[in-house]
Amino acid sequence: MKQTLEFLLQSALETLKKQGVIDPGIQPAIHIERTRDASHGDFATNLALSLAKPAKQNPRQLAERIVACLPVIPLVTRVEIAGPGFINFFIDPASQFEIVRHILDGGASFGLGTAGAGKRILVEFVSANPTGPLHVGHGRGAAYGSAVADLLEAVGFEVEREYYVNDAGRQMDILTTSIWLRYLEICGEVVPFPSNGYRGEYVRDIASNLHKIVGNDLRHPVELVLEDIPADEHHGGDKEKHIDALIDRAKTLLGSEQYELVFTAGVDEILTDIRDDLHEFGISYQHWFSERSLMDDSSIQQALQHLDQAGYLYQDGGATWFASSRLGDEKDRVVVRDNGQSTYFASDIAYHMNKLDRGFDRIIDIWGADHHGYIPRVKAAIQALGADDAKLDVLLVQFAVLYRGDEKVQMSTRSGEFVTLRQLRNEVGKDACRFFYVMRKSEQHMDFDLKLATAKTNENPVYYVQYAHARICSVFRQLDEKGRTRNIHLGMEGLALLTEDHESALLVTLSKYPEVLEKAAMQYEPHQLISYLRELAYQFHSYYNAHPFLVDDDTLCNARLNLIAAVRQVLANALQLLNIHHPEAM
RNA sequence: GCGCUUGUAGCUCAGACGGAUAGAGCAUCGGCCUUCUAAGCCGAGGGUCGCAGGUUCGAAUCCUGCCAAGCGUGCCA
Repeated sequence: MKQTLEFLLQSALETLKKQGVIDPGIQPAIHIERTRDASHGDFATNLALSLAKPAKQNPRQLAERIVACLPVIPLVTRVEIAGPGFINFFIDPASQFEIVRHILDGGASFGLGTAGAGKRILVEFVSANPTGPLHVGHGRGAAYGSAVADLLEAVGFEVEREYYVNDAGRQMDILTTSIWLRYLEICGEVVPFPSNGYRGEYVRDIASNLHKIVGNDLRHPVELVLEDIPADEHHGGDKEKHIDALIDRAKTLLGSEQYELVFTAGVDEILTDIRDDLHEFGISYQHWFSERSLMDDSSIQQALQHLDQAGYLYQDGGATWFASSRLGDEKDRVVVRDNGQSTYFASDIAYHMNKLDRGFDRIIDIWGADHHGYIPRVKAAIQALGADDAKLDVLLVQFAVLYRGDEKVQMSTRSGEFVTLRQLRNEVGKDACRFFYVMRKSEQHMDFDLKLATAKTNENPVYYVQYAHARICSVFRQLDEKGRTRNIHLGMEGLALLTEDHESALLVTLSKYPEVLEKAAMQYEPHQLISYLRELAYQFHSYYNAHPFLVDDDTLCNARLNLIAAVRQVLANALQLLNIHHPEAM
């Protein structure tokens, strides 16, 4: 419909250019919007207003000239000029009924688009460090990321979902050491636990499982473990120095093979847990990309070599620096520390080079908003590697701030005191989780009151939408119980009888679905789809209360049944897309 | 200090490449179940769009300054 109108306007512009009314060099973007108020017709454009200045003409007069040149087609019954120069289009109401047929013919594929044109797109999301179970903050990234990926797929992109596993670096060493210390406890050693270690219960579980397999093989007397270790924070020392020394001690006492054993026990168990967790949340990845693999296959060296050849690396203070400030970053960044170890950033450069090498048309990274300062340096790296940094879109997700009633819930993976995604799912259910998480714009700060979310009250908007679907199913069950049969064909013939206000409104809303889907996908904003669902559900509930469907007039009855069947189909399609159930009964 | 993000109804939030009278849910108040599920519907109240300027036919939206909140500002990841 919009395309048709755009075509008409384009054609009018051409005519005006030929007539010399408008300078042929002017190429205005044509914006067509749905009107908010029915008195303004069905669609409107501000073309005359935006064209007024470059064409040096009065907007209303210009609008009149445009309208005069518009080709006449039966679909458009009336064109009006309103306000300062809006052009309003009135569409033949008969054409609105067609949407019901489209939807019922299209079924589960109704609404799917082609805007992605088969382009390949990589969506990396969650990518939480494998140092503990996912918490509710990760949950938002998970829900948002998978919704974005699913939306993009729905509009024709070829999507790959990826989880970047940070299985290298200091945090992993802290985890490994924490496990080992808990293991020593199980062996009977009395070990003071470092304040900077991972204190979660899951660390004990991993240690316990490890002990079952290796027995006391990894045991060392605590005196030896703690010998000459600098004091921990609560003994007046530095917690970082303390834990680093413990890590070194673990590596020395265990040797690389045994240390690796503890490390693997930890990563494997935690990753398995994360994988299961996400799977139960309805998310599955095509790739789990290991940071370690970048070290093992010398990808990092290669990436750094590229940067070096491009002239972006230099030495200073024993470290190797990437001159990212030359490419828009605030300052230069270290890629190889003076101790010879490459930084996390170096891994990320190699990782993004790998992403680019895989030939995606577009790359999406979804990060926690606390990483926003990281964007310029990654973009700089992409440029330095000779690629187009516009290929990368970094989407930020604000962590949800948890409340229990009025009390803010403090969270930290290290302290082990946090609400896990699994707990949240168990308490409020997958559907409500999903719905709540993507209901809000991703970069918006979000207050998540556990008390409210875990209270299974009717305030929950997900029920409202699901209920609309269940209600429609119920109507069809009633039809059966009354011994009547549905005649789809008769209903199609009777669509013109759907002239009530509620019906017209529903027809318009239904026809918007593909547009909404496309916009939500292209703007990476699943919350737009949620808003749409709420609107559609509202219009249905309102219709339900205003008019009976199972009326005596068979034609009208079947026309209405076709309409609500179309509503049900769109509700189901959108909910399915968001990985939320569409129950037949509630 | 500097940078990024945010500030819209009592609460939680939509609306932002400038567009017509700024919307929704919750909460509050008043109605609607002998009739397809009341997890619903109908109606009412509720706003200096953080503040102050500027740009123009028109600003919640763009620009400048200020105020407030969150985050960032590591040879951590």
